Amino acid sequence: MDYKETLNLPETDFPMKANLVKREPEILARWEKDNVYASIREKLKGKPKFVFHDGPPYANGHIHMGHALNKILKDFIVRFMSMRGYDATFIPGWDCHGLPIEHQVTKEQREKKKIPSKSEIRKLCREYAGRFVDIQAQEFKRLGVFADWENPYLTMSYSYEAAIVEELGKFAVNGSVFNGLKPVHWCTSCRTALAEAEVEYADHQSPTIYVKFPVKSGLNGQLGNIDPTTVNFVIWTTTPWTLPANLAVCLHPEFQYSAVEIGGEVYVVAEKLLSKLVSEWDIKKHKVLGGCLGKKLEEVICRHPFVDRDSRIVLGDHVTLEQGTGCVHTAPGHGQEDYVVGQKYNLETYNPVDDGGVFKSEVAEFGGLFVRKANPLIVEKLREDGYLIHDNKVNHSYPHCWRCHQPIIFRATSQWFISMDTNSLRDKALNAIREIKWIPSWGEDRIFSMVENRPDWCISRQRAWGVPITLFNCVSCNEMLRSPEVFSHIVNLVKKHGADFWFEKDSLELLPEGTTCLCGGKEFSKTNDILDVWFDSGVSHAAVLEGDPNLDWPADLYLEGSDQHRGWFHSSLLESIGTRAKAPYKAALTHGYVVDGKGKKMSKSAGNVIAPQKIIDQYGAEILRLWVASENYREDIRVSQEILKRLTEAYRKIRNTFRYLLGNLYDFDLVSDSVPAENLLEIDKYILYRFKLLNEKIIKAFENYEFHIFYHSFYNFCVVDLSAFYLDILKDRLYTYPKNSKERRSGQTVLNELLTGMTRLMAPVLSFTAEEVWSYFSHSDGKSVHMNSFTDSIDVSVDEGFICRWDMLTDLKSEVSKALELCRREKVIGHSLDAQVRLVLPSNVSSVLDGEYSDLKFLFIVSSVELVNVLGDEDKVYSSEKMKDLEIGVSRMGGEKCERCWNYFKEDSSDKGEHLTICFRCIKNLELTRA
RNA sequence: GGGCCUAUAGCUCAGUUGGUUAGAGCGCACGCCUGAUAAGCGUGAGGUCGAUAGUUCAAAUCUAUCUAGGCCCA
Repeated sequence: MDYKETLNLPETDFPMKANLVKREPEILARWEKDNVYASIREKLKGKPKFVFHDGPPYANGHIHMGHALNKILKDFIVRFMSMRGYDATFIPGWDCHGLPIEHQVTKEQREKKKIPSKSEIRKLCREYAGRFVDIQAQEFKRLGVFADWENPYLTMSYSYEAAIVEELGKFAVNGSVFNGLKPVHWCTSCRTALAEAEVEYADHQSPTIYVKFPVKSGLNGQLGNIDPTTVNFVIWTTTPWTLPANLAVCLHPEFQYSAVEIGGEVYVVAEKLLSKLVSEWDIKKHKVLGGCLGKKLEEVICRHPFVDRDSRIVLGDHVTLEQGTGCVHTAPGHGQEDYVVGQKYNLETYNPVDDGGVFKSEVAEFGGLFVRKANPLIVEKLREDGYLIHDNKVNHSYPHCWRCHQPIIFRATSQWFISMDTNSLRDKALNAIREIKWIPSWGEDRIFSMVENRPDWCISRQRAWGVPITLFNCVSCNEMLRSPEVFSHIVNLVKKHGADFWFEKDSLELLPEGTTCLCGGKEFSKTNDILDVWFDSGVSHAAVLEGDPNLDWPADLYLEGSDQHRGWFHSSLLESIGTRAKAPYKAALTHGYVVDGKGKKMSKSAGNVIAPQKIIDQYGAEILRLWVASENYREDIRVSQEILKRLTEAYRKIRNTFRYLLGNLYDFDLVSDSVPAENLLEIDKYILYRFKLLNEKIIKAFENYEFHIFYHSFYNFCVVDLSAFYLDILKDRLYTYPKNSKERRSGQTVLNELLTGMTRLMAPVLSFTAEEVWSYFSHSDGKSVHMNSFTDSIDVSVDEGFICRWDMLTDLKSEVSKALELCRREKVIGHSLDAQVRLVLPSNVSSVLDGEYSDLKFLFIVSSVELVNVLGDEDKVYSSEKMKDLEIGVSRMGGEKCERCWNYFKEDSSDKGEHLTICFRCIKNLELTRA
């Protein structure tokens, strides 16, 4: 007789091979068809809200690993919070305006030899952004991300653009917006400002000159006992044309400066550069007369070498010793660092150069000259007047215009700013930062120091693709129009027509009829600049959260990469503080950057980029999700082929565990076959208790957004508690006992609890697989697993003695395994059932076990366990190191091997009738099965 | 150059307020099983805790410096 036929072996159609690449799209289609996301929202309507606000990615290009990481983390949270019973509406968004798109569109047009108008560019940009919104939405959906994909927010939608204008109006009306000068990259031949991305660096030859700035006052012996009228600070520059705009000479506060006598005059330069300069200038004789630290010279005033004006000595940390003299020529209208240091010292942002790069008439001798034409003339004048120490030519990398390839200049232009201090924006923001929960906590210090030290917010850009700065200036008094009525008028127009009309209409058509300035003027000029895109996304809290009945303001959580401390976290905070005096989010969670297997950043040039699409095509999105869950994302997180390989192996193990659970529940009916908790077998109760601990641990980890704790503990539970321990032991009972026996049903009751509980537990992370498993439940109601909540209370109560006993039993089992392995090495046994075990138990163990030894052979999966006082000679003796005084003897079990359950037996076969090759236990079980 | 952060086995992670011989799982090696089978089980070998110096009876843990890397600035 083939006894195998009489066993209850596992049966399931759940495939061992996941084939995720093919199966995931099917599950996605089902979610879409059944409207699962919307159904979850419907079900949770009216429940406490969890307001989770999506930071908008830029609508350009395909998604990369950083996007995938960010959206998958968000999806974990949305799914988890929903399963916890929160109404967690998630509206995805995109940042649509801005230079990179305009740049791309302009480039394409240029390649077609077209010169589009501003409104044509805007139209093309809108199409371009729309195209990538669709592409990225598809890519995000493929990751399994649950969101309201039908109703995303786009910063270029008319309603959003109107919200931007409305928010800007609040700043304008309350007096925070002002007009000022700021240096920008400027192309004199295109007569336009350039963004950093539009600047290309190429070799260029420039003059290089050393110029004396004679001391006028303020030198009172700091450098030693020297006649101040002989002293000159020496600067170095490669742009002589910026000298007419010189207002200061900048020193490093901590550098040592020397006063050196050369040819009857005294020069001041950085001490460490002196020898280099002396040889470059070919000076035969020099004498150091004195010196001091830069910071001692702050009060000194110099005279400009050819303009009737002072030039102050100022201090700045940007001064270096790499080039020049350590005394830096400073023209706040012609350089970023000069501008910043100029702000600090209240210097004028002076720019005497017009749009075409020509000196204005106010510049004596050089007025009307193009700046680079003026260079040699300025050098000659300096030489003639005796202020030039040395000159030369230098070839260096110099910024050029991306469009016309001409060298560009740095030039102060009129810009719009939001003041950090007029309405105490900075102080209020700093206070708000203290109230927000930053995860990890160091985010607080990081953003705090950024806000503390940042300059006023420059919100204007001289570009086409963006939301216009909808400001008017009175033509007669040149004051800005700060009328709330005018703003709401414009807001309504934008809502209706989008922002384009601003550029298409003149100010008369844009203003409400009869608009009059406080001065009585009726003529106004409109601003042609557009807004910084950080302002666009910064208002998302207002545009998206306010007014949506499913959402609320402020948000409970923002979650972005750590770069957003300067980006979206920052701009959103300033915008909200400036208009609402309150932060737009209660908590900000940051994740690190995706780097390669060695911790290096991914870049095309390094060739170490891994695209999410490639992982999806090769392994499936589920592996990507598992990757996100497996790593501690608060630091930089690594991805490599090895890591992905490990993850697919872990995935297979998890999957197989579920397959085994399903396979052993094919004949189990929850209602009719369940065994009440109090009647469960001990080990069943024990594993249920272990699961209860796991459940609690994982839910707590989810609440703290610590997904890697989920991964490690869940996986460990599958491997250690289930596969290697419980399921291995349970096989005997599941397979050999009658289908309906208490022993088997007890195990199945627990397997069922594990299956349903674990499937839900992994649903936020392994969303596809959880759904697939869920659909294999015989009693499943056909609804998505994601419609469920977690198992709240697992029905098991155990006391301390129980836990203590089982901890001891598992230790004992692992010691027995070691003893068995010794015999296996010596070919005494193969399978553990080949063995019989004799134990000498230490008294602490036997007292805890308290006489309950009968199940030990099943626990150890051996054919016999005997407790003895002394081990016999035939035993292979193993003395435990871990459990003191424990001795384990193992020998080969004699007798017959039961053909059915594979346990060995030594039994009288005369009563066995036809079943001579199986044990009495099996005979009994067979009879019960047939009865 | 500045601000913030990171560094524990090949991989991913633990490691409480400093306190036994630094842990887990995977991977790897070796073996077992063939009733979870492109599965399952067991045992074992892997670490100068990035480096150096210091504080301490005692340092992966505290301090300083350095190295490598990341983000943001300049």
